[in-house]
Amino acid sequence: MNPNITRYSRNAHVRNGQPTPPPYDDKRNFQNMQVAYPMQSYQEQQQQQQSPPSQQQLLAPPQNDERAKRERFLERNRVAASKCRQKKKMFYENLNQQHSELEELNSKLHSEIEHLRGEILTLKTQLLQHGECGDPAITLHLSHMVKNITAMDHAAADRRRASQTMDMLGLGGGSTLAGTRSSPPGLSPSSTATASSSGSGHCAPLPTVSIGFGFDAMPIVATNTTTTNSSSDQLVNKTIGDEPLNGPLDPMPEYEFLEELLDM
Amino acid sequence: MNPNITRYSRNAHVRNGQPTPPPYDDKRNFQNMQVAYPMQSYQEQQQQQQSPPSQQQLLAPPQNDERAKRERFLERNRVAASKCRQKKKMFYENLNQQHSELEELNSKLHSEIEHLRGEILTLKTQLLQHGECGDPAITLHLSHMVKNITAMDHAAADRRRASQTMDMLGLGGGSTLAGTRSSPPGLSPSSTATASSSGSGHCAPLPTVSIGFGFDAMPIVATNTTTTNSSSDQLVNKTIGDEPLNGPLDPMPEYEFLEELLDM
DNA sequence: AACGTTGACGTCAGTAAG
DNA sequence: CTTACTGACGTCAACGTT
Repeated sequence: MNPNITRYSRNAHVRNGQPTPPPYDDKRNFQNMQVAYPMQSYQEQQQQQQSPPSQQQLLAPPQNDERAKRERFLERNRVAASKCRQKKKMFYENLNQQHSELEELNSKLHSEIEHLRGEILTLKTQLLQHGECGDPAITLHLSHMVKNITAMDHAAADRRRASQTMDMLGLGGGSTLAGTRSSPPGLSPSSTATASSSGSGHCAPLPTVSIGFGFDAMPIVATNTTTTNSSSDQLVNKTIGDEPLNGPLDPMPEYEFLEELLDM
Repeated sequence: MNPNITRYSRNAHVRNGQPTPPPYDDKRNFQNMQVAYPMQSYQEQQQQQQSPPSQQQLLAPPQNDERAKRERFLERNRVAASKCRQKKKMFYENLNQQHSELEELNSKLHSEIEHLRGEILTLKTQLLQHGECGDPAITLHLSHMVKNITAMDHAAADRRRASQTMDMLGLGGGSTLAGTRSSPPGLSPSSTATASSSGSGHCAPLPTVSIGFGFDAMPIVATNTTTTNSSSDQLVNKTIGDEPLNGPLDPMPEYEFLEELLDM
């Protein structure tokens, strides 16, 4: 009927490559949609008064059971659509919440790492002070020890460098992520929200491939990869807390002087 | 018209408290919707053949400019809707990707922390070995040093304990997060994705509070009804990254022996 | 085949910005 | 006032499941 023609024949331009409703622009231009689906003349079969004289009143009373059948189908589909929407909404609410929590956790982990590094610096410094204690045995011992430490530092530095590189690739700079995320596009006064605030966040993701879902549609999932590897779920691993706290202590240059010590 | 009546009068049962389309069940039960919006008789104004004899053919040719006006409105709204959907889709694609990346980063941070703790253990152990180096000056020095270290450990332990408590409150157990996220509900091979670009810009407001977004579904949730709660979803339970890796090293008991040293 | 699920669309209703 | 944006809905088409 009329609304359908306006609904479907038009607007082909805004279509951005959806997979779902494929043809439907070609077929079913006017009232030929009867073939597409077993029941679609549900409009009571009376809508030829467009402007040209009608030509098909004959199927006006198509078959009551046919109509009823379609009616039931639409009813069910309507409910299904509602359910689907609800489900999707829940899913993204969860995702959003998890995201916030992950960001928070992440900043805590960074703080923890910062703190541990500071602690290590302190310990190493103190250890070095024993290099001057005169005793040759101790000096020898320290020499070995320092070698070990230095080796570990190098390994750690390498590790750190590697992960920093990955961060660069990721979206630390913001290249990958176009949108900045703050809240989903629209915002409703619905509240809900956890009032969490904290948000801190920072920390950068890492490449990975990830998803591609739709919206009024959604998921896709893409790529084999992502799905599994990521882990996720309720981020159970929370562990660690630790406030930002104390010394800045540059993360990297800390132990370089130890290397010089190797010569002794 | 017919479709509308079936469309709106029915299905009130699956409604679970949406904010947006509020009344519309009360008003506009049949064909009284003409008042609601300036133009909505766009159905060509001919659909009274329901069953009762029609009563309003008079406005069949309403006003061509009125119709054109509505037509233009619909066109624009259609485009706007498409743009909005696209934007939302992009937003959630980003969110999803960031989530994956955050999870990965997180497991890396956990590994790093584990490693740093091991390093600290090693350093402290080595430091302790100097307690037996005979020299009284060194012994004295070590005494002070150990006090410092112990104090730091206590502080760290307190911090750790505190954060663990927080975690318990948080969602460690998984109480907060109902759904487990695995991938968005549905999955399609659609592709498309980036191509469009143009419109986006998807900003995102920043209410800080986050959440509470809509869907094509709605905000409130609640719904006692069966629909959503089922969780359904594919809950794959990905388990978290965070490889087990090297030394178990209990997080806490590591340095206790240092306390005993204080007595020396 | 009948059915559930879901991406995409067009529409309506409401809000906010111009 | 108009206009863009967006939450929600009903529908269609396709896919999956039974």
